[in-house]
Amino acid sequence: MAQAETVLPSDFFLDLDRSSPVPLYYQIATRLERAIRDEDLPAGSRLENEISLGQRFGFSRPTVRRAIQELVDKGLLVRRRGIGTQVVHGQVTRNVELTSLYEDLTQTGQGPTTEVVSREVLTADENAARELGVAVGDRVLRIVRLRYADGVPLAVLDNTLPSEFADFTEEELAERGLYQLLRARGITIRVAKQRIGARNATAKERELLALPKGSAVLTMSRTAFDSSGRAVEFGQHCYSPDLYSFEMTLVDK
Amino acid sequence: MAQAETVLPSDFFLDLDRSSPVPLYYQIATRLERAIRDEDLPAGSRLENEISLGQRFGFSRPTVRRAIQELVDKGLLVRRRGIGTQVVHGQVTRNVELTSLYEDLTQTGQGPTTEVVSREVLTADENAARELGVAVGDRVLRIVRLRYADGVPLAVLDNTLPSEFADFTEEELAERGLYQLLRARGITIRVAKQRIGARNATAKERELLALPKGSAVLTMSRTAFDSSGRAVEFGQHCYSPDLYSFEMTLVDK
DNA sequence: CTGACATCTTTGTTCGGACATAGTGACATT
DNA sequence: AATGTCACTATGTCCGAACAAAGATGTCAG
Repeated sequence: MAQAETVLPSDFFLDLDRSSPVPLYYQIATRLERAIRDEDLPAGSRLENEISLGQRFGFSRPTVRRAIQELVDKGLLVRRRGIGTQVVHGQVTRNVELTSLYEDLTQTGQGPTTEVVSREVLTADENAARELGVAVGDRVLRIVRLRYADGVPLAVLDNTLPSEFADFTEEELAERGLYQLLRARGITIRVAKQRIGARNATAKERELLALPKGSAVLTMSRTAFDSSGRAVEFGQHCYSPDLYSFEMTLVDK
Repeated sequence: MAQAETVLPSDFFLDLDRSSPVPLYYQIATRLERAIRDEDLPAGSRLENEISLGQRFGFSRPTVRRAIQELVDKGLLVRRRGIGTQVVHGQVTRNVELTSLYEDLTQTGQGPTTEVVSREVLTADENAARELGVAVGDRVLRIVRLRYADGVPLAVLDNTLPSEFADFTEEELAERGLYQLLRARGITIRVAKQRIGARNATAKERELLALPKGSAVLTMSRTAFDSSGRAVEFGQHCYSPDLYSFEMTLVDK
């Protein structure tokens, strides 16, 4: 059986602004995404085809395609040649994105607070030198922080940065997220490599996170690179297993 | 300091095939990716600009852009307006993709084997009904498998599927990966939602995975949808923490 | 009734062109 | 010496058009 085609009302794209600096394809994608999440475009329904959509609303086909592609990449739509474009699922979770835990918590409305457990400038060992691309013995900043969400200890964050950032103070680190501080210096993280695993908590971690003896922790180690390809930060994080998990939507390409 | 620009030799794209069904942009991207991984395009170097690249090798600019975009999405390249395109990092790990554990292991050359722990057809409880989009009380197939890599127990896989697949036999399940069996029936997984977490192993899991008392496990629960948006499979997996972890590369958009 | 074939629909790929925008650096002005 | 201006370069966005390929459907011969 062919799925029903949902026809968008002719005023659907009325409020978009062609003179805005926000790209047209992005404005279109945003409106479509909202319609999908509001189930104005129900799951399983077929979308009007690209050409008709473009003609009816006055967009070129490449622009319509690009907007649709954004939502395909997010896992909201699926395209099939000869068939059309269908809505997959309304409840797609936000992806694991290139954000810090601090930003994650802020966005979800849980007030993040930070306690600086230790902050020291030391010399890079072999591992730190390899990860950061500096020489063994170079000065690096190592900070261990305890991150709370709504007053509950959530994660232990152990990070190492190049000496350029050795002047980050305990006060700054307690008040702001690490990525926020880096951005304030004009450093933008563009690419990161990370690995998610599990192990048993150490005594120190149990103490900080108020976990029972023998408890598991969720671990994430990440190395982050800025836009010039330089390693800016690497760290090992561990999360209280009952309070945190990583969600993602995977899309077949 | 301006980064050095690497000029591709004029025979760089000589072996691509315009009559091949493999898209041109994809062939270009593949060759560029190999050059980056082989460090013929060293990390930090600038790529020749899009227009010149197109003219020199006879591609249109959209085609060149699309090829480059593939590698930007993979985290191998970074583009900056007014500056150019730079190579970020040669060692990017393969992403968490929409593959089954079985395929993962096959690709990395570790011989996967499977033991079917249990296989039963039962009626859907509330959770199964919600995840699969069927009615409570409908028949579903539930299978628990133990997956080995090179003879070592690696993961316990607990999956539930709609009644349509209730005829999967123990033999089939022991010999093939689940996604492989589904594909043989014409079902392709297109989108999946998953969550990665950690907890302590249950007694049963410790027994199956030969883990010590109190050991942690890495958990992954996934719901997979086919191209029509129907839920095809959901499951809870748990992995031996010392033997498995999830790696991914994140790219800022 | 069934299978082979043609046709239609819709997305996939590729081309060519135009203008906008953000860095960069040089030059002129204050 | 600091700052503003301008040209240059490279990517970002948008348009229009054409053909290819895949899936669905209808047609017709056997």
